Amino acid sequence: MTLSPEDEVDVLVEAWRRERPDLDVGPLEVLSRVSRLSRHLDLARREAFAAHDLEPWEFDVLAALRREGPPYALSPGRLLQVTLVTSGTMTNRIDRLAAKGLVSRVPDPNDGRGVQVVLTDSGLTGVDDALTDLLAHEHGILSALSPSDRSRLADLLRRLTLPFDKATD
Amino acid sequence: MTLSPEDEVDVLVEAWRRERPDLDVGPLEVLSRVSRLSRHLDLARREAFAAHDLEPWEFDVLAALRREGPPYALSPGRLLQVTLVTSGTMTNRIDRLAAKGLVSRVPDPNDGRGVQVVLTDSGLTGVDDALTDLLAHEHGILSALSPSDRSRLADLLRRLTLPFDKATD
DNA sequence: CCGAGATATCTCGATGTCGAGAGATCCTGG
DNA sequence: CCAGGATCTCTCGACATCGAGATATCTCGG
Repeated sequence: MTLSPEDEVDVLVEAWRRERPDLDVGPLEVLSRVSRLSRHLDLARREAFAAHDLEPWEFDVLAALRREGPPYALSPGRLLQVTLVTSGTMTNRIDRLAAKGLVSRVPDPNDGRGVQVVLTDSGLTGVDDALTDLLAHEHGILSALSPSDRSRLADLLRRLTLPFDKATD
Repeated sequence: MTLSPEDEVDVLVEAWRRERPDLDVGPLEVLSRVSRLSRHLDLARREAFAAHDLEPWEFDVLAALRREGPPYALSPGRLLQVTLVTSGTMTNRIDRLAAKGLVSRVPDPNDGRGVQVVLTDSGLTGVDDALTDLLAHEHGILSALSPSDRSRLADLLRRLTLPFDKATD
């Protein structure tokens, strides 16, 4: 009945079924794999960025600015919504990115309380180069799947995340 | 050609295509969703465990011991392999779990350098109750998919993680 | 039995994050 | 024009983690 385990999650699920036969541990088959894969992706990202002297958190902030298009500016408040970190963390991140010369802080002309975080030239080229490498890495990871499997997977994942995205409008 | 965006990743991918039309950002469709879903799962886990006064990291350690079956014991070294944290972190975790009375440290009879971390009675019931709640939560998250979609998704994810599991033997 | 190297665990300083609260500025009704 | 509340950013102390190094013990060849 039980196939021989192929990956670490199979082993984990098997152990739970043995120890807690009263529970339906089926959800772990999907969700545990999502968590583990995410962990591996973090490591792969860290590797891809190391060549550009960027930490993953640095890329997250720079990429958010880059996606805006010219003039590559956002307020700290918008940045923390996009990157899902707290305000104290974002202040700290901006400080360090500014110290590295990748962004600069300019006062918001329309709001005396506010600040705009702007990508510098070296920030722009840094994030562009890092993205190119990242996509090459990720393309390699996805080569295990055919194009149609990839879009099938993307679709299934979208259906799982949709309720979360809606909740945090 | 481009459908209207359904989730946050659709928005993100659209922005990149506009700003970097030279790149194939297809991999983000899958991998960005994996990362985001993982983040949401972490929050859901935290919620499910809060009712049992457990942090996610506490559950991780207790669950590893629980899966072993009686006598629910592992060395710190094995625990850090299973939970993918470093030795300093594991020492700290065991200290705090022991202070809460959920595990106890006993010297390894066969190795004077070694220690065995053992689940206490309250650790055992705590992790069992928390797992029950966690699975209920996760079952709800997965209710967006039919049983056959779930196994299709599990299979696609397994094919993606397999190279990573093999690499870290 | 000894000593060298391997192994298990713990120590400790550096780092990144959280989150409540402070301070400054904006907005709106009266 | 003003007072009170909302909003924006930053400050700061607590906390969890990392990772290199310290310490104790084991193993095995000679």
